[in-house]
Amino acid sequence: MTLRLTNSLTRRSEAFEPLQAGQVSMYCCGVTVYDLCHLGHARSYIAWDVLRRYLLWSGYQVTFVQNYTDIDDKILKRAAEEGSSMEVVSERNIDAFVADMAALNILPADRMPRATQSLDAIRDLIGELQAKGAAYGADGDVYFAVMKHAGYGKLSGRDLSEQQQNADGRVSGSEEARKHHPFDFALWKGSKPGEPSFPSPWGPGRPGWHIECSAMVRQELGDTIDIHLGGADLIFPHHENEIAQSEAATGKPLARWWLHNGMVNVGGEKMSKSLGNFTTIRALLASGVSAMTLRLFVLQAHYRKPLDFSAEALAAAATGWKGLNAALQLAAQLAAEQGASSLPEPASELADSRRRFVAAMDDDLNTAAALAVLFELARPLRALANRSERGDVAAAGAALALQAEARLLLDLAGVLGLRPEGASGQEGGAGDAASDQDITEAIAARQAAKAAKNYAEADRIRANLQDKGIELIDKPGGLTEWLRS
RNA sequence: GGCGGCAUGGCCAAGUGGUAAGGCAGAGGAUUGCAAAUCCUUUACCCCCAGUUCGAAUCUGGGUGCCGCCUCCA
Repeated sequence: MTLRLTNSLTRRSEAFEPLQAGQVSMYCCGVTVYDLCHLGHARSYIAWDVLRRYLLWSGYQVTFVQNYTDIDDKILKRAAEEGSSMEVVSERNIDAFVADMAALNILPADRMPRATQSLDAIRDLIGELQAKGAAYGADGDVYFAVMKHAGYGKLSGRDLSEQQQNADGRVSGSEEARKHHPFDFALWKGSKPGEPSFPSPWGPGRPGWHIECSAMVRQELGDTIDIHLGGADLIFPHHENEIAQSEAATGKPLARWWLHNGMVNVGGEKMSKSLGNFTTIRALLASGVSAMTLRLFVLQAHYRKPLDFSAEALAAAATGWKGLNAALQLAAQLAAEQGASSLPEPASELADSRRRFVAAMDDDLNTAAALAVLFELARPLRALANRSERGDVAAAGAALALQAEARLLLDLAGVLGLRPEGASGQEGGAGDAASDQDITEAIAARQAAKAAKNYAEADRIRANLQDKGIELIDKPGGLTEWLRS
């Protein structure tokens, strides 16, 4: 098998091969911790989580580094607004980030460096760039000179000479006046009164946005890494600048593969903080959308394409997950019942499913096609659940036959980070909700009414419970299950 | 204006040369006192035009529409 990934650098799909056999180094641009993460972040990090899980599943040793940007204008602005400090805002949002990622079953990165804790590496890198003539100082700021770096624009397809004229109209303000070229960007920003600052050879100040990633990648993973990840909106200027800085300093390629995920759209427009059309991860989870529904929703589209977010699409994913989850739960049960030693050899049909799953994932992480394999594997399991529920005596034998299938389904689902979710995932919530005892009693009353063929009364009880958000499910044999909807 | 991407059934979405995965919704059936839930079955010729080819959703050219980036942004 050969994993092929679309490399933004070449705009082509290329067979993936790490620099060191069997070992993959990955860096993912993290969040600026001034606020909570929204669905757009979730989409991005779920996609890369799946890449990571797939590499691990394929036998690679993976080192995954993701940074926190904890020095930034927006963090300072937020701190000023709430009368706290940069540290308070950052800590709070880092905690929230960790919790949100865990809720979505995204594996934590191996290392998560912070800009504020990487200042030595940042200052060293800036010094190195200046010594090589790639950067220049101006009134306490330090800028990167894009014209001095051959190859600037190679990732985003920009042409400096052309852009020069294009940007002329925007060159204004004191910062712009200090730049030699409109695309030059700050490596170090001299501090303004009242702002937190850090000492440096160029005076007190703080690092620019792009330099921190270059410094952290180098410190944590070396001069050249295998895969660099991020949202498509980071291609320019962030990743372009990162490449320029790192490669000007080391003379080596920063990353061999650049992968970018498509945006989450709302009503055809990009979901973003500035447009205000975002939905936070925790708001979604709090509204009753399960974490796995969110994962399924995200993975049903290819990671590079835009993904439209709507209540309808999410509801469709929720229903889809419900079915897949039922199969996974049964699969977990079957897998637990039988010892692994007594496993029959996987049938050729299963080998084919596995092959198709791998082929889909190898094709630039085609998770939508991979999910189709999961749904197909799930179907016989769902049918089995239905049969045994109806007291089909042959179902027991069928369960044995489906054991290998169950294990395969669980295994492949795990690659996508999908795991069975318990029915108790829903919170009881509201205080006026009926107690379990009330419900049980009502169901008993309804059973009595049914036995007496008093269906009007039985239906009345059912409707009454439904008003309280309790759904009844009559099972064969006169049993009635219920769940809060 | 520059760079990049997308257009597949009612909706979401795979498929990049041989007569269209999967999910949701819909329809029919099983089950049910009736429902709900569940299971089974089932529904498309791929934005338009012109080419290449024995053959194209899939390649080429043109058109139309939409989106992203060019300022902070996953």
